[in-house]
Amino acid sequence: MARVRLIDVAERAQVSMKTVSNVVNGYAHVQPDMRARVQAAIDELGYRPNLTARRLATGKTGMIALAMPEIDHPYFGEMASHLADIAMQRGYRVIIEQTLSDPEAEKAVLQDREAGLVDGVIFQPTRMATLDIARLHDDLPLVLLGEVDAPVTTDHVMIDNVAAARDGAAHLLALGRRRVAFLGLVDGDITMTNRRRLLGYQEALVGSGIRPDPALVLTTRGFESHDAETAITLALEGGVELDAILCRDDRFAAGALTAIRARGLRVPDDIAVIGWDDSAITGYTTPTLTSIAPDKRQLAANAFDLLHERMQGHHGPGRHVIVPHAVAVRASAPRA
Amino acid sequence: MARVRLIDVAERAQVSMKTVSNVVNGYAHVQPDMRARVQAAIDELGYRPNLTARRLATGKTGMIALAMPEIDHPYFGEMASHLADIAMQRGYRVIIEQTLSDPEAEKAVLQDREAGLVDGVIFQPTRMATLDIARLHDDLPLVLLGEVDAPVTTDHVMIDNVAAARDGAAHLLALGRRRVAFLGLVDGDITMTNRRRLLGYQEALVGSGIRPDPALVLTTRGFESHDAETAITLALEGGVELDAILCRDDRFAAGALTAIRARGLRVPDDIAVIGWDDSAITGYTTPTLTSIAPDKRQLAANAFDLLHERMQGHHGPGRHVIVPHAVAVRASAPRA
DNA sequence: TTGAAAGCGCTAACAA
DNA sequence: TTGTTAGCGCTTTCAA
Repeated sequence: MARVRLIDVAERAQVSMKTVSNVVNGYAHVQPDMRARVQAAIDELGYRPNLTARRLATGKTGMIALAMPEIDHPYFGEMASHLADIAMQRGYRVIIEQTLSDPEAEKAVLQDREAGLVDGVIFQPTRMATLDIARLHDDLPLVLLGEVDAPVTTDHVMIDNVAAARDGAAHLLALGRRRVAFLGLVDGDITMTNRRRLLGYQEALVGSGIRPDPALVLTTRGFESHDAETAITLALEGGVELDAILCRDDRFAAGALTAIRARGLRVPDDIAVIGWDDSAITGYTTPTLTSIAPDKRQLAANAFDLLHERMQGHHGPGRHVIVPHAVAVRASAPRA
Repeated sequence: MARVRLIDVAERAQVSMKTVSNVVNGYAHVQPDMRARVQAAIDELGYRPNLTARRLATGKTGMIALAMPEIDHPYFGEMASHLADIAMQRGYRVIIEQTLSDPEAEKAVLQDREAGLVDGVIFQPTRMATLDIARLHDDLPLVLLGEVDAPVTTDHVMIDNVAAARDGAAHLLALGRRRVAFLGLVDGDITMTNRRRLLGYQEALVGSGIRPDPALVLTTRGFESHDAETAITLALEGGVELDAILCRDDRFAAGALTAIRARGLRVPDDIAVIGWDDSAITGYTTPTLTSIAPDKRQLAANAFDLLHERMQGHHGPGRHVIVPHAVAVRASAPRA
């Protein structure tokens, strides 16, 4: 069952390849009867264009890469889902790249385009530094996700992490909490994102006339839920007094809930908890989790739009787009 | 900055394209000095092969599609993660297709290959019937995931759902439970998977001398966590007596936990709960969730292997591979 | 072992 | 409006 080619259709319809191509690509100026004849041949033969050949001829692959630390994470899963959806509607396919936060993998991502694999890349870096990105970036259409310290030349979509953290902390303060902890720093992880969230957290405290207490800035050993659990357990056992926790993501918040309950304390009565990402996790915990909610759909849509413009040949300095966020209020930190 | 092509390297190294190609592809019989000369030219010019051109020439894309209902689901996310990992190691890229359980989208999946997009497809169907799959299947290398009523001609990887459900129910019975509910049927959803799980559930009951009570086979309105919550709430309010629940997935189990707690009952003391998938959700709930654990890594590895053989030209009848499962015991249904 | 040249299937100038 | 033809960059016979 040899594949049907464009030229086979042309022969069958007694026309040139060009005409068939015009019909296939929906070119406007084709005589109706001609079009009908070609279409008939296409249908009879069951012709489907070979995308690889088209790509080689046009230089466009019709694919974009989505590179992120782990696809198996509620936040990234949601982002991937939105992006796959949006890209598909616009006629693009998405290939996934899981970097697992490995610096080598992150570098490899930026070289895919060179290999002619994809037309552009949407990338959430965790390990790569600004300079490396700028160096490897070249003329590859690229949009960065998340609050990285992005090169000025690169497009970039994020939420306002300072404001979001401020809003989260303010929500806790509005509940009358005065010993608000920030659970977000991971040993050896000094990302821009965290620095900005910490800043927002502090701003909120100061704004309420509270002096930030370094003992309330909690550090974990790793990125897993149980690392957060351990951190909270240690803090509680260590006599750190706290009545609220703002967490770097929902997984951490879930871990915090577990630790708090293990101490026989109640959420939110004794300690209110806010997560981050507004992922599906918020519905699985007890109590349900109040969470900082980035507008993920917007994030994905804006990232795609920026990338699309670049792929269309847009040049110019990097654009930085801020997407709205909200505090999704649930039981772990109810409305005041 | 025009791209460096094979021919540029050839000129630079004063050899033919063939020789450069041999070096690039690691062909054995190349004189060492020749190889060195070519390699030098490659490095100097920073040559990278154009994958699209290679594909057109070889007819292989080096990509596989992974098609599943939703990438944003803990189980599928994990599967995607494993598969991306395995495929990458074997030199393949994965493109994701989200069908959202839409019949049209499922059909489209099987036609990607025709378009020369991918060399093969790993597909977890939910809507498509055996016959449709067989019809569209053609000679497309295809491996099915999950216990579908697969065409005999198609490869297929799954766990033994009858045995897994039996094991889950048996675990609950071993805890002394006698009113074990099955929360798995969704209105209008009559998948093979569920039928087989229901069968295993009944076998376990009968094996313990218990007569299955139809009132304990619970139906939900949809696939979300809150649908499960509603179902359990209704059952409890309706006076259905139960002391254990076997759920179709962890999300349902999470919903069940919520409903049980809302009634003021305790897990596992009053009602033990078992989920399915052994996803990350199991760690976020209170109490943590005992769950049927398919060997997801094996599932992915076997699926890839079967697909790889097909892509290498293997023909022959469909192979059905059973992958091990276990009961991952946690607090919601502890060991007896 | 290496070279020359013919495709792979399509698009896009350029002609007609 | 439609036809002709030269690429796109690589692999792969077939010769040398």
